[in-house]
Amino acid sequence: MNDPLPAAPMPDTIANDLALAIHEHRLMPGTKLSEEELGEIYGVSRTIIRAALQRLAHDRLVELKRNRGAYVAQPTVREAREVFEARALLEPRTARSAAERITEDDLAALQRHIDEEHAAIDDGEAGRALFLSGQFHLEIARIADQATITDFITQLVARSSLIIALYWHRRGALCESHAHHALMRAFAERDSDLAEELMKNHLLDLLSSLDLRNRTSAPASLREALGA
Amino acid sequence: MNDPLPAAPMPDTIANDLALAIHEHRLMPGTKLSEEELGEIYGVSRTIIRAALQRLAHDRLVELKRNRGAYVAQPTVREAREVFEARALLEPRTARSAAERITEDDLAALQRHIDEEHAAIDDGEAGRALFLSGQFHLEIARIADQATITDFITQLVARSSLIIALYWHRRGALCESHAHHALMRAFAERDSDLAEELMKNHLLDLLSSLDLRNRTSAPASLREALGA
DNA sequence: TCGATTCGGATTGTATACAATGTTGTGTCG
DNA sequence: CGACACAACATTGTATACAATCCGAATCGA
Repeated sequence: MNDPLPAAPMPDTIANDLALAIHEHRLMPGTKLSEEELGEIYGVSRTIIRAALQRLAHDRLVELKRNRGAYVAQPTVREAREVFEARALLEPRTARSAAERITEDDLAALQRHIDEEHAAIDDGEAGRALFLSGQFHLEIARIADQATITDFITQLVARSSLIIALYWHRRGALCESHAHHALMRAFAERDSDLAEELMKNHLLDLLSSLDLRNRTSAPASLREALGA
Repeated sequence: MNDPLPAAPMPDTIANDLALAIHEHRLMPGTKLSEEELGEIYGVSRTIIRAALQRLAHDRLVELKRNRGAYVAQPTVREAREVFEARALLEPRTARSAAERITEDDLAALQRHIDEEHAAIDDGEAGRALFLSGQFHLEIARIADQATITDFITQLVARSSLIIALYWHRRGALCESHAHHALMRAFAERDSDLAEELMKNHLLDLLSSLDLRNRTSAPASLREALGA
């Protein structure tokens, strides 16, 4: 009845908050994450901030330069390719598993996700739309019921967001949403072959929508991005 | 003694040392990792130890129980299955890639690895043999030249070591070595199809050599395991 | 005797203080 | 005028002190 928050450990809370900001492109690659500044923003000491930054560094969302501070990661072209290679290896098979074991409740949850995604796009909230688009992939992994693989995909999706921030060149924001719709239909019909194939192509489309030749970075203000 | 190391960051050094101890089964699943005790052993403050433990926790090698301390992780049966599912998804394809791009130098390095493995087995150093066996898989991933996937396999191999500690039954340590030999031959002949197939079967053999019904734990002393 | 309760010790969680390192601006020398 | 050297500053790295929490044992009561 009480306790709205069961007191989640502070470092994880902050790490998740920062991860969300990165995912939604409020924090852009290269942005410096000063420990003291973050401490002031969240009202905690650097101890907590450091733990959070360490966690993000382990997920490769943040780069920790010794004695020089933490920065939002800037994946190289090579890393970008590797991330999508890994996704191409993991996600199609995961989509197949998901299609084989998906329940009506899962389908409803997926549909809600897609609806939210549309709402965000209609509201012009590009960052949130991007985040939800990633969550769609995670939801599929969750349905496949393989926690370990889901963890990996979580990391890959998060890094993809950074990659998109650096290398995406405008070429149809719609394909995302259409591809998700098509996947949704495959799931609804329990067509695992189709789901696997659609996911594979979806990832290839995503990769081909990137310009992996030069980066187009653009650092941002810290306090502003976090709205605190 | 001397101090020849170019001062690698302490937390990582300690984390690696602990990871090695876990990998070699000197630290068994369930062993409590007291911050103060570790601090005394390594001659650093709890700050460093906490950072190391956090890193290991993120790799799922240790479990962090809030307000109750860190323990060497005890993967459940479910986690064990998931880890090998993930390996079955990643490693055969990685072995294929490795076979396609392996160089003479790589082959020599792999052979040295196998030789070391044999030496350890002959010397009765079971823990070290197990570690080297894992390193063999990592070496293959490294040859495939996909850092991201290699990172994942690193985690999975480390966790496999915990799983073996808990669920291993068939005492035949030889099958490992034979399978690695066969893989080695496939690599030498650049037979990528064979390499993929051999890796797939190798992992299945590994999985079938586990008894995933009940665990057989056995905690150990901390100072003794770390030999300090 | 058995159970619940409370007090004590031990361990972890967090904040703060200090040391080490990297950066930047300034001044001098060539 | 430019380049190097040095010094002051800012930021991170580490240690320590204190607070919060948990576990267990002893005590009290039924």
